[in-house]
Amino acid sequence: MNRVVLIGRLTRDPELRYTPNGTAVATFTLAVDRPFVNQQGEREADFINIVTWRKLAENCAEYLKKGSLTAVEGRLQIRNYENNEGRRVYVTEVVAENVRFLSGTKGRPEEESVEDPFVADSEEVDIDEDELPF
Amino acid sequence: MNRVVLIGRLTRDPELRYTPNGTAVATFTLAVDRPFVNQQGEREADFINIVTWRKLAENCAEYLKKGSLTAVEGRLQIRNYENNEGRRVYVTEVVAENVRFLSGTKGRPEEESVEDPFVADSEEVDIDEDELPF
Amino acid sequence: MNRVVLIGRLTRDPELRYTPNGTAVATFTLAVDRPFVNQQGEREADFINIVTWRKLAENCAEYLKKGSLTAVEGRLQIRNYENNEGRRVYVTEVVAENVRFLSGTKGRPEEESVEDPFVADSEEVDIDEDELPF
Amino acid sequence: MNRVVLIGRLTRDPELRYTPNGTAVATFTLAVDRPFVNQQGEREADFINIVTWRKLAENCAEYLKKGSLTAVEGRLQIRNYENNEGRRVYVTEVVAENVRFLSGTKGRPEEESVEDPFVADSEEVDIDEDELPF
DNA sequence: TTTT
DNA sequence: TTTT
Repeated sequence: MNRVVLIGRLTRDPELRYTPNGTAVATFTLAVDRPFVNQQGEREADFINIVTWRKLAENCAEYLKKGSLTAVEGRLQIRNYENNEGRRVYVTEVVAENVRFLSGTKGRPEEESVEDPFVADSEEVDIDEDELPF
Repeated sequence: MNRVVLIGRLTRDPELRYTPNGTAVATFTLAVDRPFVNQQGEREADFINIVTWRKLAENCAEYLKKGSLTAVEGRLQIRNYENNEGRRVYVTEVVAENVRFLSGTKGRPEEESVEDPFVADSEEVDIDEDELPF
Repeated sequence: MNRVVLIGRLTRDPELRYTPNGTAVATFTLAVDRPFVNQQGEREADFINIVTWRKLAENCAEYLKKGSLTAVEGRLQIRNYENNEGRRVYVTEVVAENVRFLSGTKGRPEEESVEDPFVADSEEVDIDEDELPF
Repeated sequence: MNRVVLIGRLTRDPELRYTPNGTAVATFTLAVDRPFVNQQGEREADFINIVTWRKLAENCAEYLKKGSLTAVEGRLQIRNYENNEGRRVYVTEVVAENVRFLSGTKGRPEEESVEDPFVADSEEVDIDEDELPF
């Protein structure tokens, strides 16, 4: 079991890319406020990387933008790859399975829910991480 | 909002340390199976770092060990610090607020639930990350 | 372990009451959209009862109103009592521990997060359900 | 958004039934310990109804039994129907989308995870609640 | 490297 | 109506 629910704001517009075999991938970062203030009395945030796939990726790219308030539900994943200096790099991200647009979207009626229609689709196993565009 | 629920097994015994002002901190890594198999037909796992504080840390150190099946509930946090080469390092971890021992514990009756009695305690803001022992 | 996260809208203004010994309790109902449409092509909703205690109850009563978009995190509880006809009645409700006001609040800057400062407080065991005002 | 995660024990063996058009449905009740003790110093539990569909229902019926320790992830639903006295009855239940067998199962290696392969399947909208066998 |  |  591996479940994550976050509410926060996009730190920049989503980036939409495609894998070599044409699958859409959108990535963005959510600023999620911490539940307390630090020793300087400031509220800090965690900056959490989100990845979405297929139709959900396209919807996110279409409707979300920097500053959009967004709820994300998904699974925590730690991906690792060898970078171009031959060093192993670990990337932590939340693979979103359900994204809810809460406010500050582009053009779309606010607060629409968008389910990923492929969330439990067996196609998910076919993504070869070596082919990822990021 | 920032909520994480995981079930997995410890990859090694927990490490218990203390901050300079005496607060207990336990860290361990959970291996959490992915919900699908990869292109080689193998089930991979994510290795997720867990941090617990105070009484909960001491309980985890006392009862958990390598291989313990464990449920963790908490908050996803991305901590960053400057390492000794002057480079900024980002550490992703789940700050556990509730840990349930499911099996394979040391000495304790299995499946006992342990709530962190300080979960929402304002004392939490007093931890100075520069003083962390890891 | 018992964790619930909901996003929905209040079906009416919250009701604020006090137990005989003065503890604040607020109740309201959230309409939470289902993730699919029914056979008539309509999107239905679940109407979920929420209970909050103490300072969080007072904040909810102060800032939420009918129609407010709200995220609730808490614990699912099934309370039962004997009604005045001597019949046992079961009430299912979510005991909120964290409520986030997303939009449509009264007077308050939107999207403020409100943590229940007593979430893990041992005082919670002192509430005698026979004394509940509802 | 509507997400529930529970860990508890079955109060009795699961019941497996079929809708008129042959879809498998399994129901059971989970006893989930409360995170505190009551005024008599006893730990109470909530008894939460779980519903599962299709292959997941058949797996639950096959491997779970009274007393099995089980983790359930799903969605909180309030179903209502008219009973045979013409009175509207409300049933609260968790529609499970992912069930993890933790211990005390029948015959199966413990702690196997079982994903519902139809979790986000559009077929889900085709279930006519008037045809439910319970 | 970050959002309001 | 409930489990360990």
